[in-house]
Amino acid sequence: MQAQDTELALLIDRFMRRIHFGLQSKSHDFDTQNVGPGGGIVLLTLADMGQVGLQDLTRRVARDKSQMTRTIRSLEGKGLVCRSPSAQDARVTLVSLTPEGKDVVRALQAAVAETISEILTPITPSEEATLKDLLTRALAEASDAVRGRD
Amino acid sequence: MQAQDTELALLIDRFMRRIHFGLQSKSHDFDTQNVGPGGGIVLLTLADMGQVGLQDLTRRVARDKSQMTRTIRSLEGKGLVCRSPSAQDARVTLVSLTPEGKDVVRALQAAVAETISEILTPITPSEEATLKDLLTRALAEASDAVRGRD
DNA sequence: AGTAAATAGTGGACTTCATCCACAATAAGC
DNA sequence: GCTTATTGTGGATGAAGTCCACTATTTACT
Repeated sequence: MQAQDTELALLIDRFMRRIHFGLQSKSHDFDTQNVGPGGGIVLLTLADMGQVGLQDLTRRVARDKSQMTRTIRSLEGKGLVCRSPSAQDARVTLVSLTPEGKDVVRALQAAVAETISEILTPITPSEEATLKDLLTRALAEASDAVRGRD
Repeated sequence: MQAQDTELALLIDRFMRRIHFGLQSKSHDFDTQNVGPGGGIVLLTLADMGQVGLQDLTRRVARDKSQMTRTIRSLEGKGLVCRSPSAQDARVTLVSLTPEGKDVVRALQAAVAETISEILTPITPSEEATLKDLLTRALAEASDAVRGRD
């Protein structure tokens, strides 16, 4: 009975929406730069990765190249990220957080953490760790398999 | 260290994108009616809920009322759902799957199940059950708390 | 070295979806 | 009855996804 797995997809979708609304309701407090969900994901990912090429960043967040160009340009306009040409490869432009960007990331992380903890109240901390572990393992292994895209 | 929770949000986002791309790569096989992601989520949810009012459906998928109106209209135009006025409440229009809609749902469920199982290969079936359980419990409890919205 | 193929980033055009606002119809409360 | 809340609809706008084409650079091949 495979149809049961459909449930998981719907659960993920609902979870996503919950995060979205939770953050949106707080957004006036922390999103002073108006980066929105799109910019937020990029900033948080950048905080994880440090200085990376736009392509690597694009693959990590699984979005379109051209869209990423536009998002980065927007963030650069707000002074939250800066771009610098790579010394090794003249094609790549390295993206990294500015000090202002890091401030925004801290506020963003706090808001996300608060939202997540609100959602996860019915769940114990150790269960939360399990949840994170399962998702990480599911996604980690497949990062090679999906590289084919784009 | 709350910042760790940020990770979960990014994981959920990446998981969502993986499902999306997995389905998209198969979409020409099963999405013959071209319902797209938006229509697909609604159809799958309808299969879960049976005949429901548009408002209830909207709350379940956590989307906008007016958007749902348009999505349902589109699905109705393809003959996949039908709308009928409620006898109890003249304001609500009940939405339900047509036989053709159920056929599409079956194809959709098969495609989603296949995609999910591809993604979850690094994870055992019992772990998958755990994952589903954790998400279900996290979302179930909070359905009251979030009702405030809209 | 020289040419072909792959890769990184940009930009344009189009579609889908989300969001917000206002509105009509009905229901519920006082 | 009159006010208020709820359900569905429609419009307008903006954000984001997607696809295509193009340039610049690098890599691979011979």
